[in-house]
Amino acid sequence: MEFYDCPVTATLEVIGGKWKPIILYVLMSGTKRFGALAVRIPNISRKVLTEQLRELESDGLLIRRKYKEIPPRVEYTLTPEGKSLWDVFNEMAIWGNNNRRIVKK
Amino acid sequence: MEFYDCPVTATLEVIGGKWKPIILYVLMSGTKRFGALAVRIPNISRKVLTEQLRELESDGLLIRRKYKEIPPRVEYTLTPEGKSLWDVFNEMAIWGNNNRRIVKK
DNA sequence: ATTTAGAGTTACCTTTTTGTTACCACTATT
DNA sequence: AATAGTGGTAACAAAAAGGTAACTCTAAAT
Repeated sequence: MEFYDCPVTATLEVIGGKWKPIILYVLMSGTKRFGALAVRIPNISRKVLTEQLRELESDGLLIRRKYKEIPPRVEYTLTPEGKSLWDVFNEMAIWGNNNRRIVKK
Repeated sequence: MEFYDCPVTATLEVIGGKWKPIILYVLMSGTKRFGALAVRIPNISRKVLTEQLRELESDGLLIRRKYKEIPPRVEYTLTPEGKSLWDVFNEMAIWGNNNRRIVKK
């Protein structure tokens, strides 16, 4: 872990990576169970999904709630900090849409 | 290369990575030579700087101008697309500043 | 003849990130 | 007794990203 003077680098540290944006985006629409996330994010392995969720949790962007039921139920919910990323995603989405020709194919 | 339905993922594909945000940020203040970039971005190796600049160029975010002089002179300038990332960086900077406690140390 | 300067390139290596496969725990149901 | 359902973990493999050191090219200066 390093210290970032640059708030942009800091932000990218937290939301970057191959899967975190999609995970956060899916959770923007509300609490989801582990299995529901896996279904809505095709091709992610359970291992990687678990890893990314744990990182997002320790970065304070979401909360993991485990219910003592059989079979087990685990729910993930964005914290206010997680939800506050909406504006950032929105700006990136605007840029991405305005520059579709730049997007790889 | 893959196709991204998600414009956020597409945007991160183009500006993500360890060095691209800083490179783009430095270029926001105007055209710079290779050596000037290297000085303003401490610890980046020449090889990686070259690689990242080539990628940004092929993504249409900047232009590389080479002058036939000895010793050689090469200048990098943001394209309008590159400059238009300003809003995205701005939003990330806001979030990063509002969430300093989340930033690693 | 050797050195210097700028902007690289090349070959090679290490670290980080992401993916694959198999397996576990616990209970209810068939 | 065997199987299904849920949310994982362990061990290993592959790919991507990043880093290091040495080398190139050319003209002018020492």
